[in-house]
Amino acid sequence: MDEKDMKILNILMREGRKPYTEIAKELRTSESSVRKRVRKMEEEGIIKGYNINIEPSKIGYNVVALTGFDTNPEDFLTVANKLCEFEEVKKVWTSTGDHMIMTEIWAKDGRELSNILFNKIGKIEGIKKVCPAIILEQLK
Amino acid sequence: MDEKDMKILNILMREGRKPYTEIAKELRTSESSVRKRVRKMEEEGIIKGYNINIEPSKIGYNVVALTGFDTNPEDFLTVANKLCEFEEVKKVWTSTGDHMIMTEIWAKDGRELSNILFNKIGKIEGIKKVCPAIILEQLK
DNA sequence: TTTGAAAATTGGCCTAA
DNA sequence: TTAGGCCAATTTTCAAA
Repeated sequence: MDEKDMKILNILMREGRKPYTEIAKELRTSESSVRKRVRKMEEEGIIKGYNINIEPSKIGYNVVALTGFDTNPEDFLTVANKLCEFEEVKKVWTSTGDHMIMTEIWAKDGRELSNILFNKIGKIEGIKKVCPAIILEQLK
Repeated sequence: MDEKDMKILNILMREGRKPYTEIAKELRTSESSVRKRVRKMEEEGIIKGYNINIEPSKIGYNVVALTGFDTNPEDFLTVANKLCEFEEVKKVWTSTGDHMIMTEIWAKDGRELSNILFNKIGKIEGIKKVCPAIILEQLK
């Protein structure tokens, strides 16, 4: 990890599909240099993968909620892993603070969110509290 | 948006740099079909962009915090926009629930997080409360 | 870093539904 | 009118020197 690697990461964070040749041009270096650095960062686990940024509302997911969960301490890991299995649960973090588990959940509408939270997920053994915060807008 | 578009999105969500030819092979369709569908979804704003997934700890960011902010109602938008300007603030959402603004903040260590939260950001006019929750692990 | 071959992307044009 | 097939030119990727 040097300055050049960092610059490559910064470019890829915004333009994840940019060709290595163009990145190379921007950094005034060769394509093979960029490509080999990227490969290395992939192998080292610095780059975990490549994603797309989707506008959820445009594919029918009109409600996105950051949802915190509290569990019995003994069920904590089981619950966290179960949450990962739901297709609607896009992200799962374990964290300190108000809630032991934080998630990002996509739903078609409020009715579906409610169904996911309180019927599908809420029934998982060990969950003590569900705290959804609906996202109004993603600014960054 | 039909079933095929959805399948393409699902593939790109996990493998954002996968060549169209390979996506086509996987869906048993042609490269031009995939390419034209992707272009269309880009133009329609369904696909907002392409990113990489970085392991923050591997590039020296050992502390990632989901941080909620509360503001005076009249300063709400100004604060939210100011937060976007910080390089360390990777994501900004406005939301309902416990906090009006939620963010994801990357820091080298606890000391730096503290500095960001209470010196740099905390000084923004209108912020009433700062609620950081440190991420222990991202499971999904 | 350079080089050359293989692969992928692109744009245009065409047909069919 | 729109999705997709096809082809040819260009660009990108990749591995070996």
